[in-house]
Amino acid sequence: MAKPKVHALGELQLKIMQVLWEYPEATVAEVHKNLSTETELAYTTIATMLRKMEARGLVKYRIEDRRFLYRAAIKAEEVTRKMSTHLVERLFEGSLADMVSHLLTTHEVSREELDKLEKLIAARKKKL
Amino acid sequence: MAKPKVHALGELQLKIMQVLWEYPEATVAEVHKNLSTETELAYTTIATMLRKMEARGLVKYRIEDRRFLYRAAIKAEEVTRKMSTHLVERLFEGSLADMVSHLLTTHEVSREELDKLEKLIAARKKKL
DNA sequence: TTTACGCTACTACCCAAGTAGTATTACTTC
DNA sequence: GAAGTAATACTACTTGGGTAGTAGCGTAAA
Repeated sequence: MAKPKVHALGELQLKIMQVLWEYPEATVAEVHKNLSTETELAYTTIATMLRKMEARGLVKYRIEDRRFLYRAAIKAEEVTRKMSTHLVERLFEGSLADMVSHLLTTHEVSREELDKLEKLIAARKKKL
Repeated sequence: MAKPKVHALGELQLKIMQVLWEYPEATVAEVHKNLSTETELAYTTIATMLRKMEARGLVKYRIEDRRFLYRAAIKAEEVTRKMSTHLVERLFEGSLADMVSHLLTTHEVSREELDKLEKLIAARKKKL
């Protein structure tokens, strides 16, 4: 159970994780309420999903006052990194530059964003 | 069938697409042979997968000499763009800069790559 | 003309994600 | 203490990806 395949989180699972990352702990009801889905999902759907995610090691829980208090068992940073790494590998054979290049050429980018990126790269260069 | 959910291609499906993008047309045997998977997959597995992908509108085929000649029905560029866009949306609420920033801070990047990116951004800026 | 071979067709699994209903349990409130 | 309420437990079903075996059918070779 120590190795959840974090790079392949499902759509709903990721959304649930994103709710959990905002709270130290959350009940099923709270997750359900804070979930941003197009169509309203049943309360029990979230409860079931959370149990499955617990089995997969993505979340943990403790019981208080007969209620489950869930919390994330993996860090947002880790998931984000694993997922983006996975994509870079699948699509660009691991070439970060190719990925960024693709993103820049296929998306709208504002001047502010470009400035931001320029600074980032400059800073990154200094470290070398 | 005109709208395959291109942003959510499975692992094997993507690999098959990547083979097909290299050829104008390919038989099942050719796809099977050129597939880069860790474990060897059965010939029929590829045949089945290709039929499923045909049903989903990802590939097309014509028959010649009793054999199926498959070809990609969607462009590599489209898949790449949709998949990366999808990820940017899921992870960074659509912020390209955040995505790139994340990639840069969590991965090793060579000086060459940084140079390449710098030029890319400069070129992008000029367009504005 | 029989046999072997190369293909596709058909069928059948397993698994994980997603979705949700019903049952049960325990606490709260009249 | 009966009834309502809120929570979890259990069960079930659908889809899609992935994996592959077996059947059947033409064509080519012996």
